[in-house]
Parts: sequence; structure tokens; C-alpha cells
Amino acid sequence: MNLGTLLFYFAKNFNLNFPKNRFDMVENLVIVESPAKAKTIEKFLGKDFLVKSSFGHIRDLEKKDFGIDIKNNFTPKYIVSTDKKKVVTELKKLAKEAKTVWIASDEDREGEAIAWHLFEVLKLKKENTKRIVFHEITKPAILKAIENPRDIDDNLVNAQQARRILDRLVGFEISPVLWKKVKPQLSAGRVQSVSVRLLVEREREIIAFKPEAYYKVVANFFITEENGNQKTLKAEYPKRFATKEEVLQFLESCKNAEYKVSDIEKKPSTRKPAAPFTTSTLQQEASRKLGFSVAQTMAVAQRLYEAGNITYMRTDSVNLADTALAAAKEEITKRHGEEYVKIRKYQTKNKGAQEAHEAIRPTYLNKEVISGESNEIRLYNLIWKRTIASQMSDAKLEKTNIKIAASTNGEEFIATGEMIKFDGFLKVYMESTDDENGKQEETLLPTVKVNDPVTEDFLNATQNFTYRPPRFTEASLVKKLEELGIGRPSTYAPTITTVQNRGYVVKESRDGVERKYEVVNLKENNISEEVKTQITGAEKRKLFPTDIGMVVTDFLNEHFPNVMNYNFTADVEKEFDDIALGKLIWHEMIGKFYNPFHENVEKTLEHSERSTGERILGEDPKTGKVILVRIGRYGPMAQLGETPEDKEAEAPKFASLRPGQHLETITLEEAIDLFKLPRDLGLYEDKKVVVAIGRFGPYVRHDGKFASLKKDIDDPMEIDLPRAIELIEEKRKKDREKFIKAFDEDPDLQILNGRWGPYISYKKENFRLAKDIEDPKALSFEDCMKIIKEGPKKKTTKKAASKKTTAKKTVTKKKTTTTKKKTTTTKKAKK
DNA sequence: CAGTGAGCGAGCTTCCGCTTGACTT
Repeated sequence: MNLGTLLFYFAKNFNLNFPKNRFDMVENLVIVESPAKAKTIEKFLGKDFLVKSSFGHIRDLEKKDFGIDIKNNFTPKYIVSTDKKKVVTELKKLAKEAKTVWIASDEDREGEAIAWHLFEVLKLKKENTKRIVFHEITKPAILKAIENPRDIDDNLVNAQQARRILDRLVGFEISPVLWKKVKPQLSAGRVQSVSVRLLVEREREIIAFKPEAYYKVVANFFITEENGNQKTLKAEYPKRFATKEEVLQFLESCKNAEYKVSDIEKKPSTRKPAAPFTTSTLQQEASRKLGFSVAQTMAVAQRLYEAGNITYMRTDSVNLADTALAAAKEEITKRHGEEYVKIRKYQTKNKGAQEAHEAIRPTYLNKEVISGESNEIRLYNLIWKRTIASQMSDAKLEKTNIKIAASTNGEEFIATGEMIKFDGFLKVYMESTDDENGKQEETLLPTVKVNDPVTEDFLNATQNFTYRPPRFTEASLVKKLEELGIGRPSTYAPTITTVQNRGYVVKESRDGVERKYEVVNLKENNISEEVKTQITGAEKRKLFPTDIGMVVTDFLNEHFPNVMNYNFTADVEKEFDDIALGKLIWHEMIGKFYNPFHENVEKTLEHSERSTGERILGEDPKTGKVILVRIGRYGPMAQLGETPEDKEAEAPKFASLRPGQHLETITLEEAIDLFKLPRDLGLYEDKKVVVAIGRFGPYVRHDGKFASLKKDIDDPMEIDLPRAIELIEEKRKKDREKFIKAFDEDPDLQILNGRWGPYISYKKENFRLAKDIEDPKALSFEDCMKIIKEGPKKKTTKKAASKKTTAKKTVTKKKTTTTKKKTTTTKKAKK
């Protein structure tokens, strides 16, 4: 070790641990939940306080035997989570040395439980342990908290234990029922199952929806203002027509009409700014305005939080600290003037809210722009605007209706416009809506008086269709869950991931379909008709329930209606509140739920049928055999012929459903088509060419080799022999190019061309070539062996882990997808 | 990488909430 490294080593340790851990005994140890919070608080408290974090919960129920002694008043068995052992050891040591331990976990049910677990696990003593709480990370709030310590609230802790145990019981008792009755590896839970139910019910409403046509009439007028300016005025006829006959009749009655302004109405109105962000509203707005997924929003917000730019991002509170209110007032006054300031205290409307934190806001409101990655800048900007706007004056608007009457039939058209009299908060921020069609635009109306004449330009009646209920986006599902009081800020994003991982839900974009609509015009007393086309039903990044999601939901609805009830969470929350108040004993509450629940589980296991979502579509016209669809071992499938009782009989034929086909909507004709494959196309080079659909989509097979059909270009039902030969030849060419070099020294060693460029293949392991290698053909045998030896060491352990039995295949698959996700986030972080 | 859908049985899966840390096909 040279002098430089020694000095560095010394300096590093001196700064971090030296004064507090080694020489001076720690006077005060403060434990919070989040490390970023610890850093901030340490600054406020000064030298006598060491602030550490528990990284959330440190213990959880054991997984074996539910971690609950059911027969013994549901006594929980907790164990320190493996990833928390290190933290616990460190905290234990520090707590032993400290004179006073301050437990400053959040002031809510979970926070109180964390405090209690810490007390138990760290073997703290009552005399020198103090429980403190604060809702905002400001110096006055922290100092005030230190002055007002209290004891751990056992009732609140019990409420949390009841919550935890209930969730474990529900999840771990119902999931195994699904493994037996539907499919292994499935899951059910108080939150996830209801989330899927929302999607399933909405999907069925959409399937059942029949659009109804109606006609809307719009008129375009010319008008000359007093100063001589000619303006156009667009007005709508307030009534809708159901049929074209009525439209024609109405337009006929408008022929030769003269028009004049018959009435002007002016209505003042005000608009208020939206409350500061909570987790759920941030996710919604970031989705609407920035196109973020909820997970993405949380990841970006986490980075902003860790950099000290915003307050905590998992919160259900709309409250702002007084210091923030004062800063907002100052900022707004400075930027826009005093008349734009209106300090407001918002109150949460959500019943389940626990409000342990502040709303999400910039730490320093005078910082309008931060430095960082582009998504961080954008999200911060959104938070800054929303926070500032929340403390600004109402916008004052004036809504104007101008009515225009036709001389022939006395009917009136209405032109509406909105004028902003005072912009107020609109100067900074405008909340978006989920409404897909209703994009309103500010329209400025011309200046007119009653009885002013107007001239007709044209009238047109456009055929419209009633719109089906919208599908959920991630963010709108979160909004709905929050309204129902289901889930917490820390679980919204993970819940959406879970239901997708279980295969209950997919997030997809789907193309719309063309639809024709009619337009009837009246211009210069001539009625003409035209037919136009529009695209309808297109979806962008929406959540769709899968067939398995639907089957599981139906099964759970039938057998566990109590848990699937949208009010279940709200109802048990009331009881948790009573436990927290000391009015109810937690294990009695759990017992009351559990006994009938468990009986139901047993009954279901014993008596209920296996659930496959089977639907009989009809008969195959060729063979007369039944055609049905159901969920099979490998997913949704169609079956031709009964499952035979005795083994002598002819076995049924099977075919997987194609992407986009669903158990509930597939027609008999579509199912019959599925059995038209495999198709024999003929001979090529004296060998059969067959087209079929496999696990990876449609393909042609020839001479033992496979070539995929081109997506969106080739149709397995239509493809002919010449095209198939084209694909086979293309595949052959690709295979030839794949091979770069082999070696006489060792036949196991090859250089190949892959999807990610050239790579070395050696005994079934692949090694990437460094980017600076220009000509892989020039590599010698020794060069390759060197690359193999220097290849990533960790990889071997990874490989070993994934080389388990085939039964584990799905598990390893899941693992690789999560690691993929992780790498993309780290990549982003680096940028 | 490519036509699976039977049945047996071992051993596994699974919940919600609180936090952050990770390593390459």
C-alpha cells in the first residue's frame, strides 16, 4: 500500500465512520425507513445524532406453514428477511452502543409495525427507546418530533399484523386451489384478483357493446361584425337524430331559410387548480402528459428523490408543509404578481389514505429546472408546475352561447365559446383527462348582437356512433383501485407487474378497424350525401385481460365472492381501524373471517369442477364432430371431437388459438380454420413442403428444416409453393451466413454470426466479441480461447443456476426477463 | 426453437407492503 492509497483509505473512513462509530460513542441513533431520508435528517440534527435506515420492513412471516400458527390464535412466526440480515446486524450493533435509540419510521400502520419489529429484533429497552413521528422532512418538523417522543402504539401494530395475516391467509389458501383447479403457478390475492376482475368486467362490457348510430347536425355561418370584419361561426343543432330519414326531413325544412342571432347567453364560471401530486395522481398525469408507464414514473421519481429534488414519491397525502406554502407564495408573487397567489390547504378525499408523508413536491420551489436525464427533467417540471399551480388563484372564465334561429322552422343552432377572463393557475398548469374523444378547444366567438343577421355557408349531418366503455390504461386502473381503497402507493406499480407476470393481463396496442359513416350536406339549397371511412377501436398501450385471467376471475367470483367483492378491502379496513383504536381484538377479527373462509376453501377443493373455460362452438360440417375451445396445458386451444371415455376410440384433434383469438369471442368458422393446418404444399427437391403453426408462429417445414413465415406478409392459409420455396431459400442463405469460421484444433469452437453480431460458440456457451474487433475471420484459435477464458466469470454461476430440471423452465424464464428489465434501467441511469 | 393437450408423483409455485440494490442475451 503506497502513501496515496493509505491517505485515501484514511480520509474515506475518517469521514464516514471515524468520529461517530469508533471514538465517540453514539449518543443518539435515529432509525428511519429510507436511506435518502436518513441523509437529509442527519443534516438537520447535527453531530450528536447518527441517522440510519431500516430499508423498510426488516421481518416478514415465514413462508413455511403460512408463518401462522392458526390453531393458536393465529400467532405469527416472523423471520428476518434474507436481504435485511446485514442491515439488522449493523443496526443491532449501533443500537447497543447508543445511549438513546429514536425510532422514526413513518406514522402509519406499516411504519408502526416496522418500529415494533425493530424494537423486538434489535432487543431494545423501553427506557432508552423513543418513538417519534413526523409527516414532513423539514427542520422544524423534525425538531418538534424530537421534543415529543411517545411509545410504540401496540393497537396500531396489531392492526398491521391483522392486515398482514389476512393477506397471507387469503393469498396462500386460495392460490393452491387455483393450482389444482385451473393451472399451476397461478395466484390470487386481495388486491391482484380484484384488479383483474375490474379488467375482465370492463372487457365483457366492451364485447357486449353494440354501437348505436346517430346523426349530429352542424352548421357553418358567416357573420359580419360591427367593424366590418367577416367571421365564420360554427354552431351545433342541440338535438340528435336517430335515422337518416329524420335528418333528410330536417335539412329539407332548412332549405331557403334565413338566419339571425336569436339569443346570447353569458355565464361566468371559475376553475380551480388540482391538488398537489400523490403517487396515484402523479402516475396518471405522467401517463397522460408524458406517456410514462407507472413503473417508469416511479423509477424516475425515485431518482429525483434520491438526488434531493423532490419529496417522497410514495404518498397518499395532498398536504404541503408550511415552508413549502411560503416558498410557493414567494415564487408566484415574484413570477406573476400577488393577484395570482391563493394559498390553499387541500384535503384528501380518499378514505383509505394514511397520510404519513407530504404530497409529492419539489424540495426547493425556487428551482424551476433541474439538471439530469431528460425524463427526470420532464417529470420534475410536471411536479413543479402542479405544485405551484395548486397555490394559485382560480381561473375566471366566461362561457357564451349564441343561438341562431332558422326562419323556416324556428329551430335554433347553438355556438358555444369560452373566454378566459383571468387565467390564474392556468398560466402554469392544466390537468389532463382520460377522456379519449372529448378534446375541448378554446373557441373565441365573434362579437354579435341579438337580431344580427347571419348567412348560411353549409349544414352537414354526420353519422356518429355511441362509444363503448374505454379499456383501462395502467394509470386509469391505478385511479380506480385508489377510489376503491384497494392497494397502497407502494404497491400500485408492482401490482400491475404481478398481474401481467401471472398471465392474467397483457399490455398491448391494437389496430383499429375501418368503419364507414355517412354525411349528409345541405349547401346552397342542395342536399347531397357521401360515405366516408374512419378508423375506430384502435388502442394504445391498454390493459387487456387474457383468457386465463377471465377463467380465473370467473372461478374466484363463483367460489370466493366475499374476497372478490369490490368492498372487501374497505370493509376489512374498517375493522383494522377498530383494532387500531383498541375496540377490537385482532385475532378475533381474523378468526371470524378465517373460519368460514377456510371451510369454503376445503369445500371448493373437494367439490368444484376443474375450470377450463370450455365453450362448445358447434359441429364440424365435415366430420359432424363437436368443436370446442378451452384452456389446455399450453394455453387456449380448440378441440375437434370429444375427449373419449375409453382409450380405444379415436383421439380428438387439437390446435392452439392464434394471437388475437379468444375463448369468449372466437367463432365456429374461425375454429374450423384452425384445423386446416398443417397444409401440404407439394414437393420441392423431391421432398415435402408443409406449412403449419408452431409454438413460435407459422412456419414452413422442408427436409427437416424450418423457416418462419413473415409476419403481416404471409398467411399460412393462403401461402403457395413458390413463396414457400422463397422462404426456404432465404433461410438457407441466412444459415450459410451464420457460419464464419471453424477450427481444426477443436471442432467445438466456432465463430458464428448471430442476432447481436459475431460471437464465439464453444461447447454450447456463447461469448461475445469485443466491439473493436473488426474482422472476426482473422481471429486465431488462440485468440478465441483467450476470449473464452476471459469471459465473464459470473456467467458460470448464472448458467449453473438455470441448468436445472425442465420443470423449472418457467421460473428461469421469469428470472431472465427481470434481469433484462434491470439492465435497461441501469443503462438509463448511466445516461 | 417448431404438431404438446393422458396420468403418475416428487417438489415447486402463492399473498401485501415497506424499502433499495442489481450486472449481458
